[in-house]
Order: sequence, then structure tokens, then C-alpha cells
Amino acid sequence: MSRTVGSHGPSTLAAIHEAGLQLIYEHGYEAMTLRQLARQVGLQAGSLYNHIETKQQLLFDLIHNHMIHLMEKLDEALEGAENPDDALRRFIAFHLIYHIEKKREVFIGSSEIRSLEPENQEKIVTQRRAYEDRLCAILDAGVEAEIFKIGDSRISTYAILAMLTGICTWYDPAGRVTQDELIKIHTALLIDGVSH
Amino acid sequence: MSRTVGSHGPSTLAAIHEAGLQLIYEHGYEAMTLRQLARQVGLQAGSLYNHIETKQQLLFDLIHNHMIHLMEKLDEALEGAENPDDALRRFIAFHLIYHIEKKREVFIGSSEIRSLEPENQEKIVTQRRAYEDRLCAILDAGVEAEIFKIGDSRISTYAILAMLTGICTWYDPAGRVTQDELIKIHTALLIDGVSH
Amino acid sequence: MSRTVGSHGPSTLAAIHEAGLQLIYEHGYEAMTLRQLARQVGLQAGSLYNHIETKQQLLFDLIHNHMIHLMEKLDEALEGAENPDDALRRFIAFHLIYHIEKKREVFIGSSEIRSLEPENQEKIVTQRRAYEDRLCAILDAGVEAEIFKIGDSRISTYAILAMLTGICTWYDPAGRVTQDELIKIHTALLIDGVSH
Amino acid sequence: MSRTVGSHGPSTLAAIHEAGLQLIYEHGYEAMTLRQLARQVGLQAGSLYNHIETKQQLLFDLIHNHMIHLMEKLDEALEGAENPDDALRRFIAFHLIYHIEKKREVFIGSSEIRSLEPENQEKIVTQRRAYEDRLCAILDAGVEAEIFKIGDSRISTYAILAMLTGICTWYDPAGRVTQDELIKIHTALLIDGVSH
DNA sequence: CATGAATGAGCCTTCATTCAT
DNA sequence: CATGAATGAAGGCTCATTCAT
Repeated sequence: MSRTVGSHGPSTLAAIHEAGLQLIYEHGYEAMTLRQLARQVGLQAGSLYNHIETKQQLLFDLIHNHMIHLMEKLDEALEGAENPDDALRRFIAFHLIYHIEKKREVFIGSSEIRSLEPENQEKIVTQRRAYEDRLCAILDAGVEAEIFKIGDSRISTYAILAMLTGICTWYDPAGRVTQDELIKIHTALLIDGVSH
Repeated sequence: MSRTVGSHGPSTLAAIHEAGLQLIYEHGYEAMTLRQLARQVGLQAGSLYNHIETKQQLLFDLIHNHMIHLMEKLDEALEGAENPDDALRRFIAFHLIYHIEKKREVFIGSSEIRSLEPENQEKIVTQRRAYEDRLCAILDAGVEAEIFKIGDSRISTYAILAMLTGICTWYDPAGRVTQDELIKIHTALLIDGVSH
Repeated sequence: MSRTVGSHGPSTLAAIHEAGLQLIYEHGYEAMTLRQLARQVGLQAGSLYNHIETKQQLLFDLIHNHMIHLMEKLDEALEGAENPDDALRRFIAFHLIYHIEKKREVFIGSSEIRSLEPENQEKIVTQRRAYEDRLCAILDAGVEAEIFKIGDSRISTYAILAMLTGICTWYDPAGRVTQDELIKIHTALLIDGVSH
Repeated sequence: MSRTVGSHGPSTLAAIHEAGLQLIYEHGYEAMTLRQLARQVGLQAGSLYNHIETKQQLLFDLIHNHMIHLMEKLDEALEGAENPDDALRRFIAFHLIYHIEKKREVFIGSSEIRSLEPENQEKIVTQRRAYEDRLCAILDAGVEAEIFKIGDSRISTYAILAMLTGICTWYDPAGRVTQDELIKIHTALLIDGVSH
């Protein structure tokens, strides 16, 4: 009826995922220890293996789940966009909010790709490319419609993503800037540049 | 001209730094072993200690040297800038070129800060802040001179740096885009935005 | 009855203590390696850490346990002594027997104090002083009662302890002298000196 | 003309011996490092090998020289003794003084015998036995002359030596007891015992 | 499912010793 | 003689993983 420490049932895996997320975010995959993780969840290290296959697989699951979720939410956000300008504004807003909320997942998803074994790495890279493609398609459509003027849509895609993703490195939800302002600032910067 | 096996002389440290750079770039600090590093340089693992103090100190030296070099080069690049617009263009060009050339140093300098011991970490963070301040000052000056229109100079600083730095994640010097084009694309994007 | 190879259960720690005692006695703390110790117990070196905290802590535990045991036994031995002469005779007998039986513990307890980290060292020195104090008190009481005539009780304490403790350096239980004779010889020597 | 740091000439060996003595006394043979020793003398570790054969040989030389010196001085001290009582008193006084003055040599000479390789160990043990024999002979002579009454001369020899040698564990030359008093106390204790 | 204990590989670091310069 | 740098062996300790209970 109640969920006790040294928890049982399906929630243990969730606890492991949550703790893994936090620990990898803080110390990095290599530096994180299964013993640390176990302690965090209230288990012995060996018991983790009743829930995960290997440390490597845990990392993959974390990133993989995140990528799937990211795509789903993006598609929801873009649904019903009326034109490339609208779509780009929606993309910017969605990406920022998501990257603030899922800061840790995002960070791990990009910084720990190199810790994945080649096969796992490939899968994630494919998923990531799909995400990038969404933005690239928006830019292309905007250029086609002569709403946007862009040097190179692929490069601009990377540049824009880099800028927007950068947020999870420094944004402090408790700081002086609200999420709305953040969106406005970035939208203005990307759509109109710094020029007066 | 070539690296002697079992290298001697003062160049050994240079070889260690070079190999360390490469290995940390590829595998990350935690994942790199001193045995790997030693093999790369043609030494036994223990012999490294004739040249470095500890693995941690090697990481710090690598990052620290890089930060000093970065600041020096930036100041050279900005010297003689005539106005904020000129300064911003110079900053963009410099940052991009530098981040392409010193891709590994830059990457390590940001991704491995968390692997530094607290004291070392603090030093680097201070240096990095000084670099950010240069860009922020340019933006502020541009706003003052009514050349730039910016939501928030500190946030814009982070956003711009994120975009420009992102380059070392994906840019391929052997690819289809020249450095000149890259600079043009980013400059246009940042100064005028995507709008037509 | 016999020590199982790759021993399990709570007796593993006991086996580690026993082997540690022997190895440190034979080779000294610095010279003993955990690999030696592990082999002796039938484990891999790393597995020792399921039972001990560190090599240093093992040394401390060995000495500390011994000191506690020593004091307990001494107090049992002195209980009910009728006068200083009786007490001194009891002390001599107890000390000799104990130092023959616990030869290794005693030896390590004095020769490896310098291998202890300062804090641990301090604790042991305190315990040892308590033991010395017992003898000193007996001497003082004897002088008070005009049964003993002694130059300086503190110095005599050290001198007597040195003599009695020396036994574990050379006594061979399988040799020609019985423990009883040993006690007689030392008691005579200390109480009456060599003079006729 | 002058003896500089990083000294030359025959005095370097002396400096190495002196430093080795001190370091082994403080940390033990195993725990002492040739790098420590070299630093103490103002050399690089490798340079020590211009003066010593090996670390082991250094230990042996230190102990061996000390044993030779000890025997020489003992024989000087006993020369001209008139009777066993006189000889015993001389022995006691000599042993105490010597063990106070050459505290470090004596300590090493007994505590580091186990660090000697078997052959070296044997040589030292032989020398030590010769020293013990001197005392045993005195006791035997005293018993023969019916001046001494002793349970077992060999055991008493060990017991007396243990007591007298113990001094270098605790005696503080700057303490409240003079060397003369020390001699008196020990002589009284050994010749007359504690009894009134 | 959880535990405690074991494994075996590996890590960073230290050390005595050697040797070209 | 001294140095700086190299070697190779080893040392204490950690870790992912396994498995009997």
C-alpha cells in the first residue's frame, strides 16, 4: 500500500532512473559509481541488477527515453503551426522550456553520448538528427516562402540549436529572468538579430 | 620533425600535453587512463610523473594554459576596433576561428570543468568569466551608442557565446563550408537575425 | 574446525585479523602487502575491503583490540591482591604469561605504533599509559608502605616493564625453561636483585 | 676549501649515513624513501648510488658499523674491572650511557634486523650475541665467586639487557633525571631489587 | 527481490634502481 | 660525481559485475 525505503515494485526502477539522472548530471557517467547510485536508492550495489542490465544500458535507457519524449513533445508543440514564422517561434519557445525543465536529461543526452558504446551511440545520433531535421525543415520552408533569409539552413540549424540549448548550462529558474522574458529575448535575437 | 619513440628532452612534456589533449577530448578525463597516455607518448605510466604532478594537475594545466592563451589572442583581435559594431564582428570572427583551431582545448575547457577539484575549478571559472565580460562589454557599448537593441546584455552574451561555441561540436574543416562563409553566416545571423 | 578456502561468514574477519597479526609480526606493517594478506586468507586483495576499511585501520584495530584485552585481563589478575608485594608478584606473573601468549600482539603493539596515523597513535599511547600507571601505582603503594625501596617510581616502572616485555623477543615456549621458572627468575631478580 | 651543499668528497657518505640514520629511526627502513634521503642530503635520488650500493646495503652498513663500535667501546669500559660486581656496575653504566648517546643506532640495530636480508641478518645476530656474551660472562663469574645469586644466567642476561635497553624508548635527555641518577637507579634496581 | 561477499581487472601513484649526458 | 629521465614492478584501493543464500 505504501512505498517504503528500499522500495519494491515497479517504482524501484523509476527511483534508479531518477537517481542515475541526477548523479550522471553531477559527476558524469564515468565518475558515477553504482555504489553511489545504490546508496541513493537505498539498495546494495548488487541489487541494482534486479532492475537494470548494466551500467551502460542504464545510460542508454536514460538518453533513449529522453529522446523519444523530446520528439513527442516537439510534435505536439508544432502541431497546427500556421506558417514558418509561427513554427519557428513555437520551436524556440518549446525548445527553451523543455531544456529548462529537462535540464539534466538534455545535458546528459549531449555530453555523455561519447560514453555510449558504438551501437547505442548510433541509435541516439539518429534520433538527434531527426530532431535537428524538424528545425531545418522550418528554416527551409521559411526561405522557400521568402520569409527567412539565411546563409545556409543546415549550419543555421546547428547555430540556432547551439544557442537555444546553451540555456541549460546557465539558466537559473530562481534567477531574475522569467521564462517568458527568456523566450522573448531569444526570439528577438534570432529573428531580428542584434541590429537596431 | 618526427616524435622520437621514448622521447626525451624538454619536448616530452609537450608530447604529454598534446596526447593528453587528444585523449581527454576523445574519451573524457575520467575515462582516459595514464597508461593510455603513456603508451601514446612512448613511456611507462610511472615515467609520466617525471613531467606531471598528477593526472588532475595535468587537466588543470591544459585548461589553464588554454584560457590564458585565449584571452591573449582575444585582446589582440579586438585591439583597434573602431566601434561596437566593428568590435562585435571581430569578436565573432575571432571566436569562431579560435574555436575551430583549438577545438579540443575549447571542448575540454568547458566539458571537463566539473572534473576539476574545487580550487582549480574556481580559478578557471574566474578566467572564463573574464572572457564573457569582454563580449558583454561590447554589447553594452553598442546599446549605449544605440547601435544595438538587446533584451538583456548578460543573457544575450550567454546566448551568443553558446551559438558560436557550438561550432566546435560539429564543424568539419574538411567539409563543404569554408571558414569565411561560416563567419559570414554567423555574423549575419547574429546581427540581422533570420528575418528578411 | 578448519579454515575453509575462500572463507565466508563472519569468520572471515577473524581470519584476516589472525593473518594480519602474523604477517605484520613477521615482516612489519609497511612491508606487509594486502595481496600477501589476501592470499593467506584465500581471497583476492580487493575482497579484503568487504571486511576492513583500510590497511591502516586494520593495524589500528589489531592494536586497539589488544590493548583493551590486555587491560581487562590485568584487572582480573590484580583483583584481590592483598598488599603491594602480592600485587607486584601478580603483575610480574601476569605480564610475563600474557606477553608469552600474545607475543605477536604485544610486539606489534609497541613496534608499529609509529606506523599509526597521529590520531590513532594518540589513542593507543593513552591506553598504554593507563597500563603503565597500574604498575606505577603498585610501586608507589609499596614505597608508601615501606615494603619497597625505589629510586624513582616512574623510571622504575619503565625499567621493569622493559625487562618483562623483553621476554617476547627471545622466549621460546618449546625451550628448556618453563613458564613457572621464568616467573620465578624474574620475580627474584626484580624483588631481590642479583646480589647474594 | 669549504663544504658546500650537494657536498663533495668523502663527507657525502657521512652525510648520507647521518641522514639515513635519522630517517630510518623516524620512519623505519621500509617507510624511508631514497628520495627523502637524497633530498635531506641535497642530491637527486640517483646520485646516491655514487656512494652506496643499495638501500639494503646502507641499512647493513649502518647497523654493522654500530655493532663494531659498540663492542670496542664496551671493551674499553670493562678494561681493568676488578671483580664481577665492579664489572657489572661498569656494564650497566656503559650500556645506559651508550644507549642514550647512540639512541638511533641502537634502536635501528634492534628494530630493523628483520629488514635485513638473511645473510646480513646472520652477521648482525652473531655480533649481537657476542655482546650479550660479555654480560653473561660477568654474571657467571659473579655466581662462581658467590657474589651473585641468579636463577639462570642466560635468561637473566636477556632480562637485564631488556631493562637497560628499554631506556632508549623513553629517556629524555632534557628531562628531570640526570644520567648519573639514571645509572644509580638502575644499578640499585638490578643489584638489590625493589625490596627494602 | 535484497543481501553480503567474492571476483578480476584496472587505476593512480610510488619506488629502487639504471644510465646517458 | 651529479642530473634528469626512464624502467618495471608493485602497492593500496575501487569498481562493475556475479551469485549463493
